[in-house]
Amino acid sequence: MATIRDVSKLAGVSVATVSRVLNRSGYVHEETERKVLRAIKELSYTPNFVARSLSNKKTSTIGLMVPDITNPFFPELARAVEDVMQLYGYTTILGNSDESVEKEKQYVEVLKQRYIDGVILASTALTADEVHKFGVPVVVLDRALTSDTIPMVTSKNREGAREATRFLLAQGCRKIAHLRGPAQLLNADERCQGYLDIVEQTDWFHPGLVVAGNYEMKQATDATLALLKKYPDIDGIFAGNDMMAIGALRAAQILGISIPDKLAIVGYDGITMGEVVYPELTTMAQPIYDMGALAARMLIKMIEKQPLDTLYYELDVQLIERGTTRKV
Amino acid sequence: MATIRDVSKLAGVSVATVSRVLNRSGYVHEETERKVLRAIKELSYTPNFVARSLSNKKTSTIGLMVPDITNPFFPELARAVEDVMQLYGYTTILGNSDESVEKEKQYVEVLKQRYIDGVILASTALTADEVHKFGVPVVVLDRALTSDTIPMVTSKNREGAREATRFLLAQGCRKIAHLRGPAQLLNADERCQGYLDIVEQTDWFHPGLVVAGNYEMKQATDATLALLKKYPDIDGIFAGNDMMAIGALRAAQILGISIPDKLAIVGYDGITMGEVVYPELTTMAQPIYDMGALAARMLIKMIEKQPLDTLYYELDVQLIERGTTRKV
DNA sequence: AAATTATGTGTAACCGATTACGCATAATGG
DNA sequence: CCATTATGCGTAATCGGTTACACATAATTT
Repeated sequence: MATIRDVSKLAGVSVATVSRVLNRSGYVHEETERKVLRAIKELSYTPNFVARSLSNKKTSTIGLMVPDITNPFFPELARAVEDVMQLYGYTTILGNSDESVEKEKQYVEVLKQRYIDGVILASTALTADEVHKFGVPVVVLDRALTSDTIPMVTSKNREGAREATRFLLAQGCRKIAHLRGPAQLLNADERCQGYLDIVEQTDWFHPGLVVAGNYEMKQATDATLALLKKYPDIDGIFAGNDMMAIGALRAAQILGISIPDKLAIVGYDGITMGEVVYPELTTMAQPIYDMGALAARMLIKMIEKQPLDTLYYELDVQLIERGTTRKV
Repeated sequence: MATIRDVSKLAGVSVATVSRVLNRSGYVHEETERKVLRAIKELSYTPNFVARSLSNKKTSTIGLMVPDITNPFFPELARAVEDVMQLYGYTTILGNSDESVEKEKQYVEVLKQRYIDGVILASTALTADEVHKFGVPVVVLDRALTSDTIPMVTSKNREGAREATRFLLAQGCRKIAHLRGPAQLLNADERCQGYLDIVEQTDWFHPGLVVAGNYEMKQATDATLALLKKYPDIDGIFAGNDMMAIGALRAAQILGISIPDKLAIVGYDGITMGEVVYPELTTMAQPIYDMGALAARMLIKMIEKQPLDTLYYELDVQLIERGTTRKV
């Protein structure tokens, strides 16, 4: 591999000059530039990023931390982040935290040693304080922290949940249950709250209609089986995420309950898997790709010290009507 | 951030000595080591990887190139690679190639500038020659190249396809169709060939039973719809991958054909999505995680210049019987 | 006891870029 | 016409590590 010194020798100039044409910094005579460019081409020289990073303290590399890339919500997010990063000349390091605070911190330490320029934390379990300590630009995705200084991107969980529940009501459902997500997650709380906003005052509502879950399918299937056994007159389910909605669908199929005639189901997320089940899942879709892309753009702005006009984005969600609810 | 010079000053030794205790290279007096360690702790010093990489020409970073992380086959692979890499102190950069040879080459160039230590190419479209030109250690995953010098990890496609087809036959199927993958992919050819090995000599076989596909669900649904219209007596389908199998399942559901009674379906891959559809998909499962982990370990060996005992691994596949075929 | 070998440590070059600083010369202004 | 300012380029320090080499002393061999 040729170095900048090889180029400078061949072109008969100093390394400073070569660096100047490389970075379009400072004055370079047109003639000289041509010579340098010719030398670069001849040696098929390409600058060494590591060396550059050392003096720059900038690696054009960011870290993307997800709980588990295997969880169907995250590949699309990761794709968006990677697309945008690549567009701006950044490279993306992927890390799986398995929801463990320790693993997450450890990973960020590793990344900092490597002079990473910034980090996107998707669904982090960290507190705002811990994030502050990182000392590198951070954008938090999907999960909100209680902080007004850390940039975040989420969707309108509460409002989306309300809308989803209202939709079930409008479909003629008379008893709607909610499969909620893990207790420690803010977005699960918000979605549950949105559901409650709509149904709490109805005459049929009682707390037994809210059942705990962990955002996973298997558990949702079991929970729904139990739920439907206990309250056979439930005719609508709003699940805190799509995987749980699919779990509920599975339970209905096991029990031979016809979907959507006897039971309507609405999920939340809009993951691709919803289109794979049959009937296809009606869901309150988050703009997953947009959320990832937005977070990526925000992070780049922060890295390049441009001002952010908004610190906290709550993107709109959209109901996608499919087979698990009746057409009106 | 403290540097090695800060540490050396505080400990009253030279930077060389600090480096020696850091890397356990060369002789260091026990007493001196203690002093250095104390200084390191006091300054909470952590070595700068970028600087280290510059003199080492080793970044402990590898690239993982997938066609599209959004394609459900790859997250599990990525997870395996990342797990193993992390275990060995490596960091994984993720890249999506969208099956484009150009994008792939370009990405590798970017990675090389960054002194990446090696690359795992999952489902690459590159030729062996092009891969050779990279000049960094490469392991190819999932797709075989015609080369006996590039390390590869795949599964026993042909044998697996045979077994899957035999299984359908044993289930009592009398007319089995095959949804094959893209023409340019070797693994699609091999799976198709495995199917043919079993059925070509039967009295019912004719070439119309092999239909072209692109490994995607939507297309498979359409193709199956047409296929079943044309040949209503088909009672078994072996699909080249799980997504297409799910597409076929969808077609059957649309036509109201009962699965598995009237039509049995077997896929190939063993992706998680197969457990999400109903009935759950019977599939010839590749050990996806193991394949990723193995490729990662091979790459690390290559990077660390240890000999590989085998260049070409063809892992065993395993039939997972689920709802789209009858229990025997 | 002399010759080796093992142990312990420091100096300074090096990895390959960026850039502050200095010094020319050319162009422009008053 | 002299003072500025703009243009053009090179020298050498710097980023933060690693390591070849040199040198000293201690432990073993012969």
